[in-house]
Amino acid sequence: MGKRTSPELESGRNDNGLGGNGRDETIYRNLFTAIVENHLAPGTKLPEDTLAETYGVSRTSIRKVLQRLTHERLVDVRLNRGASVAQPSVGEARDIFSARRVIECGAIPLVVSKATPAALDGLRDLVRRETAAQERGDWRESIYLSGAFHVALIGIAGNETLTDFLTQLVSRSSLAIATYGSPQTASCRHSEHDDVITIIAGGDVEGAMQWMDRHLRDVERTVVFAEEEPAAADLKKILEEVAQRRTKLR
Amino acid sequence: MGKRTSPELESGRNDNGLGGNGRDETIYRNLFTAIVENHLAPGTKLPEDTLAETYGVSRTSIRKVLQRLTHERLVDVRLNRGASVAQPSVGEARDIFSARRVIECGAIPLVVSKATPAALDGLRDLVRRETAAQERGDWRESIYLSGAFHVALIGIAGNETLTDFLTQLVSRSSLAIATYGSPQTASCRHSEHDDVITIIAGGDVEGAMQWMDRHLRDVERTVVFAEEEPAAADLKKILEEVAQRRTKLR
DNA sequence: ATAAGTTTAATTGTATCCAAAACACCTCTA
DNA sequence: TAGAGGTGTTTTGGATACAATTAAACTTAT
Repeated sequence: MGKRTSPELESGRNDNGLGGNGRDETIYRNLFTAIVENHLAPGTKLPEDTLAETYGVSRTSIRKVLQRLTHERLVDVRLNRGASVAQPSVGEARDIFSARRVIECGAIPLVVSKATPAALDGLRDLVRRETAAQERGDWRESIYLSGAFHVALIGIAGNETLTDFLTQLVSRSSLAIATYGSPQTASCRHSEHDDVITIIAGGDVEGAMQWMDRHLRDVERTVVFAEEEPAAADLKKILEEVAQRRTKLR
Repeated sequence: MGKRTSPELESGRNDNGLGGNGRDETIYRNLFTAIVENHLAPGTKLPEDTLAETYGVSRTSIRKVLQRLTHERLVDVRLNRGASVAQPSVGEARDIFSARRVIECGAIPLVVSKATPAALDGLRDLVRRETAAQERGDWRESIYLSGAFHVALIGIAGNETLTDFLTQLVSRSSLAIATYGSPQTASCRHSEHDDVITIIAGGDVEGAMQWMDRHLRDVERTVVFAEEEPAAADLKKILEEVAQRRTKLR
């Protein structure tokens, strides 16, 4: 697995609020990364026994981690049927990007007012690493850093609650991308990200908000044009399609 | 406990995403209500045994509920020290209201564009019940309905994700109010809520956003002027104060 | 051979059990 | 008398055991 030296993303606070004593924190991060970086495809079942063996702990700990991921909407749990990697519906995917527009645009005034040179340098560094990853074709790292950039940008506002919300939205965006988008189109193209740093550095609130709105709409557009159910509503529809084919053939 | 016929508030989806099989869902709601309506003061310890006996289940189920409430930031859990009702710091309280301004103002355009007469009638009904509760001095119901109004308003946007976020923020606002505010000032005064319905019905996006921003700043102002730590940082400070008193006295 | 019904296996939900940590009380000492 | 140290109790963290539910395999009858 990619050894990640700087966890810019990953669930808000690492001193996690529940009784995570380090071990299940590790398990959580492993699963989180596996899901968000699309090592586990949406819909993949996550049996408690398997995970328990994998990490050498009892199901108890696994269930705790699974519950956390469920709360973050990265896994779905149905009664007596266990957990699986979440498959955002088209509607959910839209909601996620809509919510991102609300939060990321709405936080821009705070960000601009609190943007220090040091903070902007941190952003620039992320962009540098993002373009580097992009040039060497490491799309996984590229997507990761793209998300990390958005989180870090809002992080400048200094509002932990908002940052947590956005972190969750960015993770879920990755899931939506994995479910509907083509991998290469997914990461924000040509490091547009540099542009917004300039705009923010110039103190142009209105411009930054417009940039962000357009940027997020661009990303969404490359992703959700699949329009209809991913693999669900299968049987009936498939059978009907088959029926039509056969009538055509004869 | 108040028999509540219409659960407008309460954690996003009632068909909860985790394995809640009805029984622990009930436990969750009871605890949720007890915390949000301030039957349990912030800081109150929540021992697992006690809760288990109270609800006639094993600690296992209690821990699940407690974890959920922890994720929603309504309880704090410290390693090996158990759970207690969360005490938002002043900084957190500010962040909560700041986040509410971002989300509730940012969602206004969506709300206005999707506002149907039926939806507005639903809002009016909530206001009616809120003023009724206020007039009969039922401040608990009044606060509840005030929060429910804000959630229902954003709910018109039809974005479940945003609604979930706001639901959490409103619950945490109640905790902040319980921690810092005086009860009667807490509920939004004189049913201002009616005003925004009119503005929205008129299609005035800009006006509605300004109203919401001012409204939330008003609510925040009546609450967080305590400025400094609630009861924390006790020992040292208290001892120092006592020391000063004694030097004055002699 | 297919479809329904029944039995078997696998997986989750819940309770109980044990170990470790925190807390309270009590004693002993300076 | 105040403080340090130690013992016992309470409470939490985690694993295991058992019950309940679902999914799968197999049988049987049409």
